[in-house]
Amino acid sequence: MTKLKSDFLNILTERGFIHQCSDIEALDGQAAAGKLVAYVGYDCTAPSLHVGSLISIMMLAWLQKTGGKPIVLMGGGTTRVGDPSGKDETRQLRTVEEIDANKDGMKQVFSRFLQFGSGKTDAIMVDNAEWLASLYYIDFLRDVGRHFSVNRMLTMDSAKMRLEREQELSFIEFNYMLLQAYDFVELARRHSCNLQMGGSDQWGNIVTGIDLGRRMGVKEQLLALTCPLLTTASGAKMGKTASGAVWLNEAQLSGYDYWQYWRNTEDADVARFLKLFTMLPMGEVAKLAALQGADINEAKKVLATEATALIHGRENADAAAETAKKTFEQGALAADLPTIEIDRTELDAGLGVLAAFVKAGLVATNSEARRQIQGGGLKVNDAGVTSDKAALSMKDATASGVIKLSLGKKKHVLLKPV
RNA sequence: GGAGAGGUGCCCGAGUGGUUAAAGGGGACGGACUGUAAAUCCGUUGGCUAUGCCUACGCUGGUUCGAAACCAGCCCUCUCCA
Repeated sequence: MTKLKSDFLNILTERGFIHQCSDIEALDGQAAAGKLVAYVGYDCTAPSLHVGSLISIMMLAWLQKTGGKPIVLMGGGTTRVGDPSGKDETRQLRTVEEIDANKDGMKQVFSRFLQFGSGKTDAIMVDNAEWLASLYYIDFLRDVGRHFSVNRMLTMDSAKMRLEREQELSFIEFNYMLLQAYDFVELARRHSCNLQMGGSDQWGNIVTGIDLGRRMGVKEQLLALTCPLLTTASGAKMGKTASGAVWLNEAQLSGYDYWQYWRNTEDADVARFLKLFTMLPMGEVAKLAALQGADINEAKKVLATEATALIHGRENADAAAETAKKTFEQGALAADLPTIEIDRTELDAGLGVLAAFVKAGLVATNSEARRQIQGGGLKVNDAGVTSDKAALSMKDATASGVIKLSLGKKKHVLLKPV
């Protein structure tokens, strides 16, 4: 490969974002000339984005930093159909109301990463429901459908997988590919968009869009760029924690928990994640990546704080780091751990430990609390709970007026009498 | 429409009249070891006012002292044929 001349591709390459590209030289040229307008499409299947989408958001952010124009495409229309890629079962169809609500939830994250507006490199957000919802079937078949070969569609991974496993692929899902391809053409026409980015599982859909553009007379060359699908070094899918997915919205996952997610990164992933999920200069990354053994924890803290700062703001990130430091390193009681208020009269009456832990949300049921006690997993004010008959009262409140409940070593909640 | 196979706990999957709150695995949680890591090892993995009670093997009835298991009807999935 010849030397890349654009900042955009140099950065993406050295930080490990690139999996596949349809025409790297053409892309490099467009980027260097400041003519890149790129989009990433997001399904509206959940009320918030999660870390799985983060890598493509970072690509959009770098694009803007290096002089390109990012387009965030909300899949308000395509989500009504459902993408079969990478799923071996038909997804449940979502209602239109649900999709709209999800869309609103997802929007807030993007403003953290991208500058929106009407300037040349300002990001814009569009919803493909705009053009998909009002399509006429016959017209669509004539204008778009005739460019698609069913023979070839059947050989694409998303369809092939279903066929090989003899699992149903409904006609509605089979159409997803056409719609996504058409999105690309529509964006090219409306916004001079010339690049689509996405996870490597989107490759098939993206190049189909390029092909369609050519057949439908889009003058400009359309390009594809995909990033690797992320797993942790030990092979697990990214973005799952104890309490579910790692959401990007504060409402779904607090800044503190988000910080903790990154703090618990496996050693082997630290360097890779620093490059992908922070904007630290490469020199800095190299320095941190060189740390060995227990010292690598310092790198994890930087990773956690930098990654958290990107979406929750620097202040929240520092606060999370501080809370963690107090809780884990000094064993002190940090005031801004998650706090649950509790009625003082309830405490005076003697609140059973089981009920207290359930109330705090650390366990789901009394039985689970009992089991955790048996396994030595519950602590009140850092002292192990030995009996399920124990009760809490005002006497258990510490100097700062709260009772600290812990599940295992990492999860803590403060009970605050009011 | 016809013929066959199947629907079991978070998931996969055994069980084909009683000792079954249901083997085994995965996942998850807790413990030990560590560095808030990974790997490894150990434990737990339906609920409750708890030596008992309630709910649970697609749904509804039935047979039986006793059913996830046997019978009937229904619903759903898959395969083959039309």
